[in-house]
Amino acid sequence: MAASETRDRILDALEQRLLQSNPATVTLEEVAAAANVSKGGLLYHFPSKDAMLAALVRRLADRAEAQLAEFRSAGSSLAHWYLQTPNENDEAELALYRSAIASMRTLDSQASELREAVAEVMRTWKEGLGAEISDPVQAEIVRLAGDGIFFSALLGLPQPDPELHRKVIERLLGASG
Amino acid sequence: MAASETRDRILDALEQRLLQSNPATVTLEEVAAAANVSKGGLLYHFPSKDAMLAALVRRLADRAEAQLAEFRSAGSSLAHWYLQTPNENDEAELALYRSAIASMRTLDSQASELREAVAEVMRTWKEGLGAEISDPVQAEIVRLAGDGIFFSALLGLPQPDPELHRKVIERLLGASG
Amino acid sequence: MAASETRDRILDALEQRLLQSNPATVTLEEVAAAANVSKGGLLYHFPSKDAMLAALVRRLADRAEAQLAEFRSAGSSLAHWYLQTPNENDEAELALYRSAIASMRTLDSQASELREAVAEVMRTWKEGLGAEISDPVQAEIVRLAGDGIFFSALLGLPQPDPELHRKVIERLLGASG
Amino acid sequence: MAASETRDRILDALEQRLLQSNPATVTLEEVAAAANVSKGGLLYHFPSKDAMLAALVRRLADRAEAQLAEFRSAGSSLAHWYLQTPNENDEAELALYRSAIASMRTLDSQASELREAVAEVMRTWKEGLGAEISDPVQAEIVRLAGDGIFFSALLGLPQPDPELHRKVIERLLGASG
DNA sequence: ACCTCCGGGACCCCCCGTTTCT
DNA sequence: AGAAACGGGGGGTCCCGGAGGT
Repeated sequence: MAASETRDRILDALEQRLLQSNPATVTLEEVAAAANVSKGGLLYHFPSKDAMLAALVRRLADRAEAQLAEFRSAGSSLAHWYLQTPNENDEAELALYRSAIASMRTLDSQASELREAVAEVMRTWKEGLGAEISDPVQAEIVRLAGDGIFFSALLGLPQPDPELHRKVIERLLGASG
Repeated sequence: MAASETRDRILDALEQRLLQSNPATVTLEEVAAAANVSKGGLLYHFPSKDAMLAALVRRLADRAEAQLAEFRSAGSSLAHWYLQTPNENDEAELALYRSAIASMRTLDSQASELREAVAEVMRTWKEGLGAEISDPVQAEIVRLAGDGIFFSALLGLPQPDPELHRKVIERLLGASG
Repeated sequence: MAASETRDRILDALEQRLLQSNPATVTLEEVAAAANVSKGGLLYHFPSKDAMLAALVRRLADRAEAQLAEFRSAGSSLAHWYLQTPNENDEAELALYRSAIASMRTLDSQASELREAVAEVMRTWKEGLGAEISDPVQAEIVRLAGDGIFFSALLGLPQPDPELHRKVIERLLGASG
Repeated sequence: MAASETRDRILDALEQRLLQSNPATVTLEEVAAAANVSKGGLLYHFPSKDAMLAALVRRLADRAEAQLAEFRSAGSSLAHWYLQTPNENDEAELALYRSAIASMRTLDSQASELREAVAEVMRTWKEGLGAEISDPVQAEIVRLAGDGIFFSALLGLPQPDPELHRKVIERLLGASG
């Protein structure tokens, strides 16, 4: 078995579980089973659950740049993507990122490795939005609104009227997107 | 002991714990102790944790109208309040509402009493913003941004530059607030 | 409200719950609700669950003689009745008696009021069987077999082949029933 | 510590508690303590209480065959053993089997692992009786009577007159035992 | 005398992230 | 890396007591 092919297999399994079952209830045991590893084996690679989640988010971060480039070369806008309601087209990247957050034990989570990893990805996206939207204030608004959309979805609150949502996007990105 | 003063005492204790300790880790026992009630006593009034949290949110909802009126009579704007970063002035109402959410066990939480209560308060605020901001699209943007702000705070992510945040508010509310 | 109509209403409710839901899981609350009494009200009449069950069994005992007479005048045999498998025709009397037993918290139950009440009814039936079956040894066998039948049913074990069961009854009662 | 000696140690502890204290009130914690295992350790081996009890009954079942052979080689009869009143000679096997039953939470217990295990042992004994008593009707009667005896004992009802009981056995087994 | 509201407390089963031994 | 074991709650259930109305 290659050095740390296992590591990736575990993260793959984690992604799978995060996407398929209730993100908030994913357990180490579940992930280990899905990765065909013993719980001990999992803990060998990631000393704690927090570390495992953080590693996932970091892997996501590693892909973020490529993502951004891809978006641009594909002519599509990061901002549009960021403002989607999750059910619209839930790109795996975004869904995973959000699921990882949802699986944090304690949402406020002071000083956790995970929080730092999340903060880093957030920074990356923020920068991406900043590069795409020249006006920094507008970029920040887009970012906040995107987070707000995700937050509602996370809570299972009723999604706003699609028509209204479309207009929101238009208003936010019409001039700059 | 007076009629159902206890019920309120429990909710008061719940508020206290929610505000003082990690909202996500508040336990029934902890609340019961803070309310000088046995766990059994607590469970008499609220058959489950979910029910207790929902009751808190509903109590918040009952105060929401008064809040809105107060804001208006005080000449201050609901929108401004909604866009504050939590640490700025952490009005108990808003903080509590958000903490209650943070204490949900399973964030996706289908079919929970709490989620419904939250949805209702959300609706109230949404309407409040709608009444204050004539343009519905703008109102929705403000709402989403407010949720985004809270979400970041919930995760313990670094707060944005205050200056930028000020400008965001200005941009969002300048024309309509 | 008449003297102790309530007492009887409670026992009626108890019977109803015992027959309709899983006898082993009937709770005071459930019974109280079915009797339109508060839990405290129930406890006023019966100081404990055991006492309540015992009262039920005693009420059953009070009816036992009448039952026996009825059986004889109807030309049917107590023994046949006693050997029925519960699903066959589960006369309320028998079902209730057995359900009461099933609802004992601790089946071994040393020194409980209920146990004594049960013992008394058992004695009554034993005597009834003794009067019907002249041979005391045969009467005892019938009694034991009847208890064995009930026991299996109580455990949810598969019921024996009906044909075999019919033959058992024939063998046991053929000569004397 | 050897492989899964612990598993057996837990079942041993369970047996001990079942025999020594009120079978219906044996708790996981109690068993864990008696086995010198933590609660978590116990749950590692048996995912639920029901599973633990079922494992015990299955272990009993594994011994049942040996038992039957032993009985036969010792020239004693299974039927006699089965008809004994528990206090007479309370063979551990029988007592345990019965205690396990007594500890079922909900006696009707649909679809429980335990119930199935019990049904299996019951079948083994039934077959043993069938092999020993040529007449199937008679075998069934013996089985039912044996269950009835146990049932009375389980309830703590007064044991019948020993003399009568002796005659019952004689009658039931005289011709075939 | 009858009954209700409000609680109390003991436990129960189970979960889950981790450490320890091999 | 796997198997085994740990231990600290977590939420929830249930039988019951007691103060006080009517």
